[in-house]
Order: sequence, then structure tokens, then C-alpha cells
Amino acid sequence: MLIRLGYVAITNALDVTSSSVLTFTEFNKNKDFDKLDKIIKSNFEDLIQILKYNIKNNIHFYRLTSKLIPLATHNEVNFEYINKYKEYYNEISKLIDKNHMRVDVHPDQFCVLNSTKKEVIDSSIEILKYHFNILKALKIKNPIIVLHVGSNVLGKENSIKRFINTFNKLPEKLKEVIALENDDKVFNAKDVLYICKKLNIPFVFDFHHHKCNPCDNIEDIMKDIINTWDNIRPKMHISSPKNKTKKEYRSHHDYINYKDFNELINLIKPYKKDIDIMIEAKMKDDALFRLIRTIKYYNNYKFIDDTSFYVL
DNA sequence: CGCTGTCAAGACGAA
DNA sequence: TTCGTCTTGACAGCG
Repeated sequence: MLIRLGYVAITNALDVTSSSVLTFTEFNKNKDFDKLDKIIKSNFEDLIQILKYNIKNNIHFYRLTSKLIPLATHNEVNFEYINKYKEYYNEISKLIDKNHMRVDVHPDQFCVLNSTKKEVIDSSIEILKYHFNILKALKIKNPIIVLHVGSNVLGKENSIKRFINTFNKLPEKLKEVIALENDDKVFNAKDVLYICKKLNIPFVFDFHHHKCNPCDNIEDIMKDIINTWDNIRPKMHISSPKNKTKKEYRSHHDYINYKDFNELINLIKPYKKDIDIMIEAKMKDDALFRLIRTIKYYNNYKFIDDTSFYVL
């Protein structure tokens, strides 16, 4: 059972960020397309630095920032962000390929497919298309866009129905790339598994969210969760609570608590499946490497490179 | 130089 | 129905 660890968007090791922003207000002052172009290029260049860092450190799992192209889904700003930057996409694509890096995306809270408001659904679809375009331009194999179920308006049952309805109306190409994650407040692992089975889409199990918003007998449904991935390697998320208090339990800690990691490993161990685990900690790759140092202290892991190891 | 407020975007509970 | 809060990192603006 091979485990590979990944991290999200930015590394602490380099003083660069592929998430520089341009707000609409700022852009709109002079319809500043030059500034927008500069920021996009700087994001691409910084992303290239980050990917090179990943390659040097044998990191094979990475989540792209959704902010790569600022204002891309804003309905009052229309501009070309694929063909114009083809050379960047090609260079990035080669780097990803070279290191057999698995790359995914995870739009933030504004992508709500089960919203009760039509304009929110419409903009959510625009957000999906944007992420899809990026994945396609980068020629990502087995592209995945990780989403939450979304709103809980009118109750859970109704909200799940709304999600399924909207999903069924999506363009085929989008249906093929969507995966669902359990959240920390409303839709627990059982709810999400129900939807994933119904729509035949993969389930990204988030361990921290499960602890915040648990369902009964998780060990009974773990096999089904893993099976939603068919022949693709499943991916999961891990983070640790910032604080044990109720208020800050849902917030992410700077680092990963080994106990949490070990609990997750014990949950998935019986199925002997290779799995990619995304570290969602404030300290990003620092948290990844710190967890690895801890893991190395124990003897039940056999490392094959800096960030990949077998669970013995 | 460091602190504070704002940002494209949603949801939700309180008033 | 409107408002404040949640959550979040980047960054502009200010003292």
C-alpha cells in the first residue's frame, strides 16, 4: 500500500506566490488589462518556480491555486486566458509530466451547484468551466475538480436533490471531472457517498471534516468510498484541528498531528489500496516534511523517495 | 515597517 | 429583508 503526500498551492520554502490577485475594483479604475496581464504572467512564473521546487523535493501530488488567473470568472471582465498564455501552459505541463505529478483543483466556497438562486448556479458553472479549461490547457491526466455539496437551504434531503438535479444538467465534460468531498458541517461521509454512488463520481474523503461532522460506522463504508474511484488512485485530505475547543476545532492547524494521520491510515489499511493524501495545513509543505520526519521515527513505513512510502 | 481594512464571489442565523 | 459573521490570503493604504 503506497502512500504519496501532497500539499496545497504555495510552498513556504520560496518567496513566491502563484496566487497574486487583482480585485475588480482595482481593475475597473482604468480597465487595467496591462496590470491583469502582468499579474497573470507573474503567477505563471511563480507556479513554474513552485513546480521546480516540487520536482527537486520529489513531491508528486499538488493542488493548483484557483487564483492563477484573476477575474477569469468575473462576468464583467472578458479576456483570453488560454491561447494567449499557451507557452506557459506548455512549460508547466511538461514539468508536471516530468515528475509524474498528480495535480488537482478545488474551487472555493463560491462554487455552489445546489444553490437555490439561479444566478449562483450560473456563476458556479462558470467557475467549473474555468477550472476545466486550466486542467485541459495543462493536459492533466485524470483531471479532477473537487467540490463540496454546498448549501443546506430547505434541509439536507432537498439540498441533495438539488445537487443531483443540477449535476445531471451539466455538460458531459464537466460531469466527467467532478469529485465530491464530505464537509465539516452538513454533508457527512454517508451523505456524500450516497450522492457519489448515485452519480457515479469519485469521493474525496476528508478526515478532518469527518471528525467535525461524523457519520456512524465509517469503517463500514470506507470500502465503498475507495471503490468510487474505480481504477484511479483514490485521493484523500488530511488536516488537524487548530484547537480542541469547539470554536476552533474546524480550523486548520499549522501542522498535522501524527495521531490523526495514524487514525486515517488505520481506516484505509484493510483495503491495501495505493492512496494520495493531500496535506491541508497552514504550514503547507513544511507540515508535509514535518509529518514525514515523524513517520520516519516509526518502523512501519518503507520510504521509496522523499514523500512516498509503503505502509507495512 | 507593521497594522488594519478590503476584496468578485455564498450561506446562514440574528435582528 | 437586511446585516453581521464565518473564513481566507493577498495587498493597498495608512500611521
